[in-house]
Amino acid sequence: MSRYNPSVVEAKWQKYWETNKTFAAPRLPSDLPNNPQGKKAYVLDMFPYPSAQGLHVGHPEGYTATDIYSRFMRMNGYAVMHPMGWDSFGLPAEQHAKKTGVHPRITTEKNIANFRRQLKMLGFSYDWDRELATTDVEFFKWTQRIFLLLFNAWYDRDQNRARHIDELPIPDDVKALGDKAVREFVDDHRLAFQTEAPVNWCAELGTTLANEEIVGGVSERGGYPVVRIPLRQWKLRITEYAGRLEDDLEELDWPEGVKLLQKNWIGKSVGAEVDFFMGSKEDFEAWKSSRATSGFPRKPCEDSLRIFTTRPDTLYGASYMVIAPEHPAVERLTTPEQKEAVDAYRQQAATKSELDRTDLAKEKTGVFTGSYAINPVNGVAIPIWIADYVLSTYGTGAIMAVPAHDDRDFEFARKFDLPIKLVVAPKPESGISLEEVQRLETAFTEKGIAINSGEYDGTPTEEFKTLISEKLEKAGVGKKTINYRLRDWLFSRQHFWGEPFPLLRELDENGKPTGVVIGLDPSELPINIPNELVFDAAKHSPEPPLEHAPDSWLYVERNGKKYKRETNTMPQWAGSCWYYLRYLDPRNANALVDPEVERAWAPVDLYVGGAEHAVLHLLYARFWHKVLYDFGYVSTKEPFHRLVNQGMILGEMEFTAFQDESGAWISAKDVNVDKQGCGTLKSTGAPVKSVKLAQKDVAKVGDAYALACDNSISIIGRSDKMSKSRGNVINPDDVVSQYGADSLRLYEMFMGPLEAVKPWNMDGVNGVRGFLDKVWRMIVTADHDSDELSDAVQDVDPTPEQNRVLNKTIKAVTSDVKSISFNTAIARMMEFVNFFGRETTRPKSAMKKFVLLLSPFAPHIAEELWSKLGGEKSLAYEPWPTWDEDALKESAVVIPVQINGKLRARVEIPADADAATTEAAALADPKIAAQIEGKTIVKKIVVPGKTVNLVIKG
RNA sequence: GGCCGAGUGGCGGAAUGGCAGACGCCGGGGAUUUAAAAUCCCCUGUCCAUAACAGGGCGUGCGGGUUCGAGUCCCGCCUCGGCCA
Repeated sequence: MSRYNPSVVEAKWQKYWETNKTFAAPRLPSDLPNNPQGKKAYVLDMFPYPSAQGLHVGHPEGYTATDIYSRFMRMNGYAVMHPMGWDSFGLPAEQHAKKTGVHPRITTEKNIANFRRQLKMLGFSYDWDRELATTDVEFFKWTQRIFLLLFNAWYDRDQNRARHIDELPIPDDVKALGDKAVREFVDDHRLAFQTEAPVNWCAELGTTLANEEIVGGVSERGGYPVVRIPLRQWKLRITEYAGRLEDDLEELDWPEGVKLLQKNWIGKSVGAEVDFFMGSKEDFEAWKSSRATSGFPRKPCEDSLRIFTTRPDTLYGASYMVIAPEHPAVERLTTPEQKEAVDAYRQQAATKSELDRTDLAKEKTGVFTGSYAINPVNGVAIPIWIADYVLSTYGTGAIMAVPAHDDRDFEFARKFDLPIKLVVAPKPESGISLEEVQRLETAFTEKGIAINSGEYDGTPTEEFKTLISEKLEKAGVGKKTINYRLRDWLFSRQHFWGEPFPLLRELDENGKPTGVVIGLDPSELPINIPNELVFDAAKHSPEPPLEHAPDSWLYVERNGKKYKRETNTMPQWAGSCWYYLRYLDPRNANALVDPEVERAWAPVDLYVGGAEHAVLHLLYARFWHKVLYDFGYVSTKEPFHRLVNQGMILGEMEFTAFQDESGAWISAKDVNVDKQGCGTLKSTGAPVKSVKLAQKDVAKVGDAYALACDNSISIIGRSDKMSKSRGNVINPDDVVSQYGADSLRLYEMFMGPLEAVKPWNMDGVNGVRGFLDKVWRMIVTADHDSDELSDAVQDVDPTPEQNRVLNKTIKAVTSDVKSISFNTAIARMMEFVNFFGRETTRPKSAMKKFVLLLSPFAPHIAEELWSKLGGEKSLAYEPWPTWDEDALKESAVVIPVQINGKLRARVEIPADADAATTEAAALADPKIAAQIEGKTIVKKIVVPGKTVNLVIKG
């Protein structure tokens, strides 16, 4: 087999690695031979959801990148942790179960087997002994354990860390109210707590939906109606960690864009909570004086309405108030005359998604409650409205409306003809005149100077905010508050294919929940999903499917009391929040991870995955990590030190032209194309036929594409996301069988920068396969029947030029791999092969070093060539080649000579020439001499070894 | 609407403020071959110019600016993509 045959070579080395456990990571980094100081690299991929479709070409992109880095680090003497596993809870398996009755575990395991086969086929250097799946009972036993930790924790804001719930101080006034009050107080402080939260219930689909699964008020799938209904749910108090989650971003080596995204998501805003008294003017003074002595209550009282504002400086401009339709005070506030209108409005609001409600462009809606509240700063009573542009989940679910200085309030006030009072004037230096603002054509939302604000007139916005917050606090009617856009994390799902909560709900003698919830003892874990569940597609209520679990699972008796298990399950995020820790110690039965092991390997040094996880997964995992940190389970503040997002791989470039019914060509600019790729004529709306064109039938005219035969007909040329419906999906199995795994790996890395979005091009795969063929021929004889080294490969010293090329390549590839610039590293190796392929003698030592450089990228062919060059075992732990800086030096360099910044000549000078020599050489060049003839040289810029620029005049 | 990112040949892309287009694909020409595949060699931004050699102009989305010198830095704009609203 003289020709390079990937199917033979790749199978051979995959088997070798597996049998020899070549890539098994040691328990501790220092267990690796010759690594006493315990140098380590934890290189992690975001683990995949094992879908029924199998791997797509986007998966191996990130996986190849981490594999190259892992192999590189191993060769540099580092102990490398490079594991893989499965994020295997997920809705598709559950839906499949409903349709077919097959238990999701069976489907899931089948899918995992297929993913594993595909990944092994690509030759990644994972330590497969550490493989795990979030659906493994032994894994989610620890997920449940971490939930218990959250359940049994509260956040101490003074110490700024989570503590055990037993250490929660109970205020005397709570104690005085008895056991039930104490219990409620405690439950109210747990990091995992129960609440009524709205879910998006779709009766037709028999399931609750995530916000992004709803488009325009109906389900994305099927277009069925969706209503928001309140349901008892579990939430995690991630908001307590908002400050730390924001602050600790600073120390991370993450793309700035991702950090910013997280920051915006956390959305810190500083403002104030203010109570507006809801009662008669006569009682207002009494209320005020009682507040002045009692202070600002921890929880809002019934006699007042608590709002949050980021602009307490505009309090004097509040002309009405708005509460969210779901606000608990709605019933209380609505007067009998308004009840009908309010009820109708609330019902209507329930069908709208948050997106529809908060969109600025949407027409504002609302209804008056009939009640008034009194502004604490000036005693003015203002009407309370209900409107869906206020969300119950942000702030206190109620606002004071200052239409003069807020866009949404302004629109609302205009629509319902509510007063607009100006209380901020633009600063003189802003360039905006007061008159302009007074015209009240739009809201003035910038900072400025207070007007119409009593004693505060003339105070700048920032100063005013501080002053008024302090004053409100002193008066017991308000408080400076930091609010976050981030909300507490809705942590329960109404699915059966998820981790059951390790909780029991106490029942009374009638079998009704008493409200008492207790956590299981860790020794009782894991709580498995019942095997004998009936999967029923028809579901008529949003209740969790586990409600229909067998009684033997559902009911528990303990100390003579009856309990029912919690039937919600955890979301898919749960397992991915901590899986990176379990890889370090995957079979530990006594701890989620051995502390010694954790200290030695943590944190993850390089984490690679899709940008779609830039916010949620990474934020949730950081949150759990910080909880674990507070309780001493992990030693680092942050889980993932360096993060890289790989860009999406799009389908092949496609050219689409359009024809009408008669077959006449229509310009693409006259056609509207919808998401599915169907076109209609812009003028008449008549459907048009789209035709795929070959590249040779296309011409580029200016920036656009057109028919080659008629340039006046524009066409569309673009790459789209790969999708089944477009039929442009590339299957890695096909690529591997046609070109080999090394070619697939190499191509995906050669396409462009890892982070970039790039279109697939099968010709490109063929191109890198050509490179590997060339590599093979550079080392192995071209003789068809022989398996020997090429005659050109000899045990000789390299010539100075060969040595220079070799060292240059080593240097470039090394620095490119470190900076994850794999595309240019491959280009440098191609140059090496182009050069050495032409050499009639190719020193064996140079060939060996080259094979080592290639090995992280194309490990199978590299191993094979290594053994042909005399290697006796895998090259995986061979030392990475080093370069000799002296060998890189060239005796002469060619530098450009410019006149007035334009390139006019090139001159050859000694590499170490000084400025004077360089200048002399430039001036001596005949072309330069001719150009400066009779002119004055005004200025000479000489950069030795780089360039000469002569500025001339006349 | 806000924020982030990106615009460089026919295509993917390369370029610490110093020779724009490395490397690869596509395309063209040649060698080899009975022929083809494979392989090897050469050309390949664009316009002007030339019998040819040589030569010259223009050129990194658009308009300005900084600089001896800008794809790269600054200001304004356009288009595309992503995220959020």
